[in-house]
Amino acid sequence: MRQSQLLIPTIKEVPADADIVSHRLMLRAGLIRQVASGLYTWLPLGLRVVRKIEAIIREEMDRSGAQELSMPVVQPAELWRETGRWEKMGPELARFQDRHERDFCLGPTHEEIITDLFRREVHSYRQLPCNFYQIQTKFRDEVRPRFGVMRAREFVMKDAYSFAADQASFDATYREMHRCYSRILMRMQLDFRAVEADTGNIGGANSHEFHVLADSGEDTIVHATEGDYAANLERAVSAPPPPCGAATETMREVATPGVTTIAQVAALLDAPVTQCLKALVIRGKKGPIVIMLRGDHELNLIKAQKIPGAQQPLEFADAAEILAATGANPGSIGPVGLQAPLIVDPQAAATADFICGANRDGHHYRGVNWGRDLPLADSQVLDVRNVAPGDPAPGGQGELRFLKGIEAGHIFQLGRTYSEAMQAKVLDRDGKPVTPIMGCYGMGVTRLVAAVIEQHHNAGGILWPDPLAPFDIHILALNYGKSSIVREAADNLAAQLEAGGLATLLDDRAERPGVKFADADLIGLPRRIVIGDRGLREGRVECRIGHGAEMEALAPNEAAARLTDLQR
RNA sequence: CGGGGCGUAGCGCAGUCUGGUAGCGCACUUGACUGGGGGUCAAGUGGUCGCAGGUUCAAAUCCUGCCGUCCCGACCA
Repeated sequence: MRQSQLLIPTIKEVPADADIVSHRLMLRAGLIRQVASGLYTWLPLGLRVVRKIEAIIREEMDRSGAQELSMPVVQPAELWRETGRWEKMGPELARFQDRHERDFCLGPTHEEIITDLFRREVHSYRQLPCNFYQIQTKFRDEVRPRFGVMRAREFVMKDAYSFAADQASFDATYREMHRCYSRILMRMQLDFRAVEADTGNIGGANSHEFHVLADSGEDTIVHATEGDYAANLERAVSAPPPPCGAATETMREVATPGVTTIAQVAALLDAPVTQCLKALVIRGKKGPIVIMLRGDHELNLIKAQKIPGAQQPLEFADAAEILAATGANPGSIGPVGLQAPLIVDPQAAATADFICGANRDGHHYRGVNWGRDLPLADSQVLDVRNVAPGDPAPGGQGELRFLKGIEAGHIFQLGRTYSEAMQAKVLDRDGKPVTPIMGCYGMGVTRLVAAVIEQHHNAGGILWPDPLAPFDIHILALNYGKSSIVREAADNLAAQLEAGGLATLLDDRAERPGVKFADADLIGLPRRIVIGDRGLREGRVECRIGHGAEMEALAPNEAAARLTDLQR
């Protein structure tokens, strides 16, 4: 393809709005243009990459036995009302009415549609297990679109939905999808981790996220230095703490005027932060709930949300509520003599001789011990904190480390949530109706384009991995417009390569060499041939195969042969 | 939704504080030179200064409201 005929609007100056490297490079290399917040046009070059990724996903999904179909973007409200999600979803679900004033939404996901199809068309256990997928545009009116196509409102997703008659059969499909996702990301040459995750809005029991590692990632993932434990920070746990040490101090109240933060308390009393416990107060359905954490730890909002009796969604109590419930202002709250319900993180429960607020402004207790100075029931001890780097890993092997990741895929064990709500049933061997167990499997196609660039770039531009490059070869024809020998050699070579099945981008523009080189670096095709008068006088073109490779001088036919051979 | 920033030519920005002829770089057009890493010179094209009100003899500039967009926090592929 001739570059002069393709819209590849590369730009030198970085748009000020773009913050992360993939977003900048996608704009600079002419892959995308923004239309509105979270909405993008895919230009020819960008779209070719999307198609490459789709092709890999399609191949691997097909290999795993899934069948492709395509569901509508526009979905009727009735189906969403059946599962209760029409009410539950909130403003992220884009709703509208048709001319007959019937309610519709733009599909953010397709559990309702596929389950509706399933209940109409599948009636026998003999047809199970089955797994349907589509690659399609989704719309989610995100609270905050950001980082270009990384978090867009309209995006392309591969979504799959499986149905199984029994748990063992479901598990086999789930494991196969886990492997399938790994294969896809490996083929894309991505450094990734599969981690245990929280299921969020979709619901269900277990899930795994597939994270592409990148410092710009929005998620924190936790992994063990030994063994294969890995989880999203929202869900990660550490090994249980050693049993609480014996009390060595007596409990006493100390004056701490004006001291309200853990750092101040620790400094004033000359004690390690780990010896101090901090209190957080959330709203419960029947009044405030006090949570005790070790001073150096932080609350995990997802875990805290699951505290029995906690308000949904999680909210913190304000100063007035705290004062009413404890008799003190924030900064002086503690568990001793507390009337409000109390939840204690295991690490806090395993701290002896601790320091805490005295529920009296300007006062703390030190030398406090659970059991001796205040009661603590097992039911009150609940893991509600974020693990920290260096914590012992669960299972006792190694310690926990943190990484930043981009969530590229998420697979869910849905159980019977949707099949039950929508009355999907098949008859089993004995002729009895059974409700199938479902799974769903998402992968962000357009997000993956950005994720790949995050991992594959240098100062000059993108470095596409071979399987994803928008073209196989970039031919830079220097002085194409004026030199007939360059033109002839370039045209011949391009035709030869195309005939050999290689997608070729021929830079035939009337640009100076420097511009062509700079643009080629930006666009980042892995194979490059430079054709100029200088080389042609010796009967040579220059050929670079692979991003790091050296330029080699070869005869045009030789270069063509080499490249077409590689293709086989 | 809460907090902050920004809206001036296609892009990147200056001008706004202190009101008085709308500017610079890149890009684009034409010509000449140049021709292996974003080249040089010359001549051009292009702007209701986000929108609506207000203050003023006079508003890009001051005031009010709205809209858009980006960044930071709770959600997600």
